Amino acid sequence: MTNPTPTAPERYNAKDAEPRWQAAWAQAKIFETPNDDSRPKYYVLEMFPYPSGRIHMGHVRNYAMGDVVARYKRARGFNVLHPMGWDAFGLPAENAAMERRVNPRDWTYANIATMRGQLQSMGLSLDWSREIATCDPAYYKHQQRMFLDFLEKGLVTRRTAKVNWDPVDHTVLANEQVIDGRGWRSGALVESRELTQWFFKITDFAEDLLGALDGLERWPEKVRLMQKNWIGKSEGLEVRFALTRSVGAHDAVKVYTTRPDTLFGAKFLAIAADHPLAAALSADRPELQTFIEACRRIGTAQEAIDTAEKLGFDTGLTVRHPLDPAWELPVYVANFVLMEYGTGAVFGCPAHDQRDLDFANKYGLGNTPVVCPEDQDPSAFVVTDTAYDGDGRLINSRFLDGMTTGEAFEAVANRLKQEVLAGSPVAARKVQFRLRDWGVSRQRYWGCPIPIIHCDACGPVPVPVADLPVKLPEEVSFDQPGNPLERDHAWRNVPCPRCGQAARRETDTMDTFVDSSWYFARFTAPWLQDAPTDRRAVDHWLAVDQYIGGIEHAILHLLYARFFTRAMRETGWSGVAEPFAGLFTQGMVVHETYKDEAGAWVPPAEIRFESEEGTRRAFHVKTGSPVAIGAIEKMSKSKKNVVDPDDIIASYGADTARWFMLSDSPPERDVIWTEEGVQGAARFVQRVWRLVNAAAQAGGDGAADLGLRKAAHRALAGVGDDVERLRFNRCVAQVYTLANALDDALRGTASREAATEAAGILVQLIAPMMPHLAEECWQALGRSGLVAQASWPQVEAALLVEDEITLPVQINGKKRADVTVPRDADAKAVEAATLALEAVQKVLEGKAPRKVIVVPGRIVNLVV
RNA sequence: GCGGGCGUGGCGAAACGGUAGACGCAGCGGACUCAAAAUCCGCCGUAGCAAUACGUGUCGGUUCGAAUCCGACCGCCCGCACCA
Repeated sequence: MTNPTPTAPERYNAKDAEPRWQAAWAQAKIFETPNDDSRPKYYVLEMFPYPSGRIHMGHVRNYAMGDVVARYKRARGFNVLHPMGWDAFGLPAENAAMERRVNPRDWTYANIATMRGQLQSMGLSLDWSREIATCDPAYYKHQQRMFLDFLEKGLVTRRTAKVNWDPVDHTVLANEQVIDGRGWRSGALVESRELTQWFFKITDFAEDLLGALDGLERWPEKVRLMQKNWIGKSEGLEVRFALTRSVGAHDAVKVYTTRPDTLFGAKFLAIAADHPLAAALSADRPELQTFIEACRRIGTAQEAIDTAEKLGFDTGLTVRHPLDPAWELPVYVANFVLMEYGTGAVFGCPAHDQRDLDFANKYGLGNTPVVCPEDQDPSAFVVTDTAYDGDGRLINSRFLDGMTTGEAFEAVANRLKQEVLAGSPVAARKVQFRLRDWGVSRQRYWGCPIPIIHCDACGPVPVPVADLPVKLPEEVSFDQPGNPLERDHAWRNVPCPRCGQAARRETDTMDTFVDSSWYFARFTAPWLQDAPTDRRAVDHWLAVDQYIGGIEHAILHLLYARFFTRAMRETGWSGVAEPFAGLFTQGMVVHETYKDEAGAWVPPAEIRFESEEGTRRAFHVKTGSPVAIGAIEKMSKSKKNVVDPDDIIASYGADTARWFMLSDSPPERDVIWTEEGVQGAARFVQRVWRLVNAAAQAGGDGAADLGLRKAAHRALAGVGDDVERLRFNRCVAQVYTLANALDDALRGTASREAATEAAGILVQLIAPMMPHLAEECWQALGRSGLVAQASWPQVEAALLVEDEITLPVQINGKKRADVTVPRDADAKAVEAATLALEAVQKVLEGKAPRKVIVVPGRIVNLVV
């Protein structure tokens, strides 16, 4: 008996169903997470958005992934924390204020309202009761409190420093925010300025931040490596070179080197233009002053650095070689020496450092090779244009000759440790980091005010905790460039909290990366009014089990957050060091670009396609004129290759958008948004709906049941495994496979019992990805309650194993036949069955194979 | 320059060292329809009527067996970049 052709069910109507189920979830409050719950905790977090105006497809992809994990873990019996908030301070609000004469706060909150609505239309299983916005005084109040705590603990300092100045945004940028010499947001060439700034002492944690990377096993190797390189640890020696005549208070120059083994190859000493000794020398030497100015002008602009010639100024000074007082070396001021790294001075070893070689060749200083590669003849080894910076054996180096570079390093370090110059050892071992302290002062209005009052008598004085928050003034005007806080005298002029005299508020606000450095901790108890965190809550929920976001934060946000969490531990606000136990960096959403005949970008919505002889051609919808199909690139307003999530949700529904975002590419790779792909996803939504309804009416004799049940449980096991590993594209493929199996079974002989069981599993498998459709199907199957609250089905292990297995048979590594044997057949039995095969006998021609390899459950290979 | 990653059909991609191309998209042929959409059936790496041969950037190696491991090269992508 076969199943009757099912009466066609109505089409699934996402527009009707999605808001209905969103309301049902909200009403049941099933995504609101209690802190006191006996179930094991699971904290899944996606990087919170900046409220720029509207969500984009990148958000859809990011939040769809997080939602799959959240819903899956909930079904698996975890108490899941899945919150959402707004990274709400930042420059675009001020730019909008300037362009449109709106208040940054009003602009930001209007955007939040819009974007909250958009996220809600996606059907995300978020706990909206924990929503936070970083621009809310109820949030930044605690950030100010922690700033003061950090200050007291010595984790914050104020000092003048050469900083990166963004001339377009009129603000300072941290090193991490300068990309290719340009501001990360404005794209302007960054200038160098000397300013007094507040710094977080991230370098205090350099060793710990580096060492702990090894423990972050569920982070991408790539991100760990990037952070490792950014922290940039090196181990070397700090060596003092005695000046042959003192200059003011200077009687020696301190040099940092990782290659003390090459010390006998030294030809000169070079100091940075900003080195105090250079300043002392330049006092009565105008030509040196001119040279120093020229070095500063090259400054930090990257293009200049790339092409800049090595330039030096011979000071006429000399220093004594630390291993031979009779040996004198000239001292140069050189444009390639950085004041910010090491001691701001280097010894030049031209033979083994390319920069030193370029410099020495230019100024005729010569070179003496002191390290010979193992495969070269020491007596013939010379260096001309290319320095040798590898390992080898020491030559031309007196007592070091014949040693390896490693041995020579140790020998020099030990010798110089014993030598004394002006009462202290000539050299000491020194660990040096590339990482600099985090400058957090920003000369902007729309940020968290730094809670400090400057008093002429008392200096910078912390605002008393009882006076927090230091709120931003409500009324601001942006009719002049610069920071409006500086012009707001009513806000700015306050009495000193210590002496009561007239004083002024700090007008700099904090870098917005501070705001995002602890929001994940705030989510654990966002209702607290008197403290940033509740220790029980924060220690319970942290670390975040799965954090998902873009790779662009590999260094900036992810390093700052790791620092901040450590600083919070130092000040008692957290008991953990690492904020994110598992990290996943998802790829971008990319799209084809289109240009009309005039060379203007055309948005996808205005394109119509035609297929001619297999080639796809694009035309403008309105004008009908041809449009050139360009490169596939990240969706961006400038290239107009943007698809608005609202439009997609309106025409296809959120489930279709989510399904497509998860289906095509591996999640860490870029996904290409295509109209065909979305339509494919939409077709599958309808197909699931038809299948489930057909299953509910099935009435076959059950001949197909076993196969169907096996397919269902295979998919169940596979999808579970793939969600755990965030391989969403494979989850999708497994669901398709099950849908195909259910389709086949329904066509013939599946019983209603087996069909509805398989359909039920199908529905639960899609529920994390297409939650609204799943609810509608769940109801159609007559199941009670919400699928969002249903437990993940149990895999019946017996259904995953076959009684008989078919193994491929290879002869000399080429597949020639198949052999079917019982599942538990031993190697001998498999061999016998294989040799009995007709195809095998034909090849063997009566001879015995030279070797038989049986890999149980896998393959048989005969060597003849 | 330094560090890392990736090269598989027309496309997105699968593949514990074990049958390369699962699954989807596009395409082609057919059914249903007056027609279209939707849906359904079939085909779909290359060559060949077929048996079969050849195929995972190129060349070599290890192995009974390599997309996968090793070496060299080519190409693309990402990060850092005068860090001593």
